[in-house]
Amino acid sequence: MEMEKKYNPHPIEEKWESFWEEKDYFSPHPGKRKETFSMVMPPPNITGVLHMGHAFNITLQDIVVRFKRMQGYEVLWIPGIDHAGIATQNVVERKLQKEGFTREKFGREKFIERIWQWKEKYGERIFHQMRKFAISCSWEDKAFTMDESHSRAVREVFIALYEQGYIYRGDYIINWCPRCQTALSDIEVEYEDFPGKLYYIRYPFVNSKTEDKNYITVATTRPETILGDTAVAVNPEDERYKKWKGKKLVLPLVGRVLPLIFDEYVDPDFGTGALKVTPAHDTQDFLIGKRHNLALINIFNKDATINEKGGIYQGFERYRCRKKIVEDLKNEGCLEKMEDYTYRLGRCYRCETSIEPFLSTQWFIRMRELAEDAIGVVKEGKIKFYPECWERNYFDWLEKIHDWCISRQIWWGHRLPVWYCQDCGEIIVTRQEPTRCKKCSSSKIKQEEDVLDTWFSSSLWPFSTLGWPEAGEKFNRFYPTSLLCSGWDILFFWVARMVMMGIKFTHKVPFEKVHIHPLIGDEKGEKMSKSRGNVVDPIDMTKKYGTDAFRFSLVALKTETPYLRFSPDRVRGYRNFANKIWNVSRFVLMNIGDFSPSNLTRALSSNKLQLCDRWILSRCRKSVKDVTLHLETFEFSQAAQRIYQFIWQEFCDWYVELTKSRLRKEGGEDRYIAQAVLYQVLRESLKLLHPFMPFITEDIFQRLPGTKESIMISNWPEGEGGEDKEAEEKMSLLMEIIVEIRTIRAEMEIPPQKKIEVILRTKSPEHMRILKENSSYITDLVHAENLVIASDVERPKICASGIAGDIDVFVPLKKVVNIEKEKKRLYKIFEDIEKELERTEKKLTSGEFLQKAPAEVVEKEKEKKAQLILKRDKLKKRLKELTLSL
RNA sequence: GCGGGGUUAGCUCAGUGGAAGAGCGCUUGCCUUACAAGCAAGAGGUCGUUGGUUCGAGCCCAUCACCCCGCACCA
Repeated sequence: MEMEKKYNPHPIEEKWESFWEEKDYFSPHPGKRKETFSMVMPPPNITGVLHMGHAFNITLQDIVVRFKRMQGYEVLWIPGIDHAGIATQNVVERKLQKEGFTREKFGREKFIERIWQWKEKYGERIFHQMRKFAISCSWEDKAFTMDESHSRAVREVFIALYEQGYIYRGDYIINWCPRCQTALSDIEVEYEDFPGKLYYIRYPFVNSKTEDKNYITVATTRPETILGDTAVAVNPEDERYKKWKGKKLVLPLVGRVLPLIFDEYVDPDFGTGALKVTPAHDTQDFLIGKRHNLALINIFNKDATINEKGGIYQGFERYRCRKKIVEDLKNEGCLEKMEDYTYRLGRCYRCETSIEPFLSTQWFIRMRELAEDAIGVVKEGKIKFYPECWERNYFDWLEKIHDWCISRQIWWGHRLPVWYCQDCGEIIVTRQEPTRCKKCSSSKIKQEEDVLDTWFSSSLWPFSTLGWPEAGEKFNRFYPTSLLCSGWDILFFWVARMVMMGIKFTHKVPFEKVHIHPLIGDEKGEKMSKSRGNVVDPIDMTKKYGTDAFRFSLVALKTETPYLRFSPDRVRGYRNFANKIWNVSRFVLMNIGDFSPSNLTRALSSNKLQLCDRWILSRCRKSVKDVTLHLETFEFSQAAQRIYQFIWQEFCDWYVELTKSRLRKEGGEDRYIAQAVLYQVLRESLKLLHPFMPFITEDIFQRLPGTKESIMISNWPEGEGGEDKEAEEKMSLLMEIIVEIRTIRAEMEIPPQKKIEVILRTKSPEHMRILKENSSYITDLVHAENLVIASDVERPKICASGIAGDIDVFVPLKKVVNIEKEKKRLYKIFEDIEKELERTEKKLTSGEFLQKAPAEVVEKEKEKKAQLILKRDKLKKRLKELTLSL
């Protein structure tokens, strides 16, 4: 199998995607450990296509899943999709409209049939798209929130909650979306500041035209709602109004007589201290109305146009009505004034239509008790948040929780298992569809029209997908799930509610860990949306740069800011990384044709290992340790950066370069050692990288000699043996010297192809030994042809020089050196050292430091000082010499 | 109004008590046969302000400034 010079991802992706599925690696298989690792996927909704947020979310999960699988857990990751009641209904309805139909024309049954057709098409498309991201979820377990098994769980939970008194039905002010034409829960409304007006309207007293002041002025932001006013309220302590107790007022334009009532809710300092009360259209007014037995007048139709209660205003759209009413009030002389006023406007989080507080009969869940339990399990540590800071948010919301309005006036969703007797009014809540009333035996019964909030069904996801309410094998084996990965935007909608339902119905937490991750924004950190026109299609990204590069960039860019800044340009950088891996693998494979890994273990532990071998193996083990740790705590970007850095900077830039001359010596034992180390480190690196870049790592892994199975099920590296401190120290000395010489080369503008002579001088016998033993590293990497290592050698007359530790570095030159340039370079280093030395000396002359700082810190500081002095003196001397030679 | 988070290199971000880091970008020189999707070298930071704790602060505490994000019934 020839390897091309450049990595071409697409054929490779296709090859291994089908290979993995054929081998059935994605479904659970017992691993070398007894434990299981399970996860449910946050189900994308079936309305459309997968976006960047989904790609990000499933990539993170896949990384964990592949990691855990390699660690030997039996892994179950359940993929799924969500029926998304309102959103899907909207989409399908729009489509029908284009065909010239309305859903009413279709009728409920036929309409739902159409949505099922939609689901078949687009649901499958979503699953298909998921595969493009190389995710290794258990496809045979794929779930849908409207599946029969899931629906059974929904019914079961509804009935249990109803029977236990958690679910109730009642008339309250709810958030109504006039466009979606359904009730919404509190958190489905988004508020924003809106520049409006505060209107001051005069309400005259009944028959009191003789008094000085014959009206009360109220202030309102919504003058159109006067049509539904049934009182004016003032604070009972308000001296201005006390005298008018018992008086009645006339509602302008309408003529209705309103009582003046006294209620403590009213803030005397706001506006005029008088509040118009519209109990059917404002939450607080509703409560006041209840306290004072006020009439409820609903003035709106479902689409927020004025209904017949609005008299001559009937049929007006609400904002047009406002304009008209303000005009009319002006003409009647009832509008005292208008002020600019910013108020908070609630909008539907799906369609941005402004929400109408609306009085209607709805179903609710009492939340207090459920929320307390959900707080408890986190406080007790049964569920852990990563990062931890999200706990706070979670607690705050649960502590202030309101009852949850769960009924929706739409057709697509789980219809409430509730029937009403048309004769006696009995409410029947049962598992099986009833044929007659339990109370009066009438057969005139009718099922509730409403469906449940989609989030109600999603809240059961971790256990409904495992077969609950039946405690089957899967449920017993994989529940509670191990981890949930979710964006912060649905912490309340979904995560918190799953915890509540999980505890309530399984008496266990639904997941042990929660990773809350950011959402994807554009380069500026702004939310991606169609209206902003900054949407990036993740499928495009995979086509352009390859799935591996795309996945890696998502993870590498991950931060803890609310929106991570995604820019297609950045993906290019990680495509380059993929290419780097491809090429270093190509290099290794080109050089291990005659190598067999059968004696690998012996080779790696032999005393024939060179210093650089020991060094790279040590660095590799350290990387294994770091990456593992970061993955365990879901610090994905740190893990990714660590691998990137190891493979590129350490393995490619240093180690591989050092093996080149060794590999050239055919047949030697040292060549075999180098081959063994290259093989080992590459193999370990591929494994570490596999969760992030599954395709390329599999492809190369399969090319390596000795590979029998997929990298997917290979063992995650252990990093046994820890760090080789000695090798790392020695190696960093050599690296320092090499960099020093390279710097000289660059600064002195020595052509790269020109071989140079290098003289190294050290008084330290130990350093002398290190240099002599590994002199080839220096000659190889700085392109030197003659290397002198001595303790007493003279500085050549014409040379460039540098210092590494206690070692003098001289590079003799034939032509005249640019002395000024070298002086400048050395002087800069000299200055930095002086500064640092000053700081160190200050510390070491401080009695307090010597007394109070830990001994090892003092020791370190002393050593540092000695080194700095050594280097400074050398530089001083060198600078003096240079000055003299001018 | 309450709460949370942030302010570190041109950009995006790591760094939680003992000598300021990475990626990208930038500058310079190189096709040195794994890789120009590359190699080597380099420039660039009083770590937002003012105080405090400490032998020692980018890191802990307080303050102010600015930014972001949640939550809240003042009509």
